[in-house]
Amino acid sequence: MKSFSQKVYDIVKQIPPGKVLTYQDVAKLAGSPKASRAVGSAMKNNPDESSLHSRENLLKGIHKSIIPCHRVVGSNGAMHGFAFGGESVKIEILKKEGVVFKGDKVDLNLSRWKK
DNA sequence: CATTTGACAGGAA
DNA sequence: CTTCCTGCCAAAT
Repeated sequence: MKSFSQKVYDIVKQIPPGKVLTYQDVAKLAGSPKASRAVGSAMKNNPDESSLHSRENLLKGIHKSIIPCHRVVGSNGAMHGFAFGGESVKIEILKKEGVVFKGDKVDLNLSRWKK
C-alpha cells in the first residue's frame, strides 16, 4: 500500500502539459479531499530534479519520480511556495506549456485538468 | 504515543 | 481586493 504522499506524487506525475491541478483536487484524488495541506507537506519532501540526486530519496525509493510541481496550484489559481527559480519563472514555464493565465494567476476554468 | 509543522482552503473583517 | 483566523490532514521528530 502506497502512502498518501506516494499517491500524491503518482497523481501529479500524470498531469498533462498545459493543465494544472489544485492541491485540493490532488488531495481528493489521493483519497482525502481535505488533505490539501498534507499534499503540500508531501510536496516539500518533493522528489523533483533538485532532490533527485539526494541520497535520502534514493533510500526511500523515490528516485524516478519527477514531480511537475509547477502544475499544482492553489485553489485560487495562485501559487504559494514552489519556486525552483522564482515564481515568475514558473509562470513562464506554465504559459509555455499552454496554461492560460489570468493576470498573475492560473485560469482554472480553462486549464484545470479533468473537470 | 503526543506535539509540531507546512508548498492549503474558505469564510470573515 | 487584501489580511487574519480557523479547520483539517499526513508526515516527521
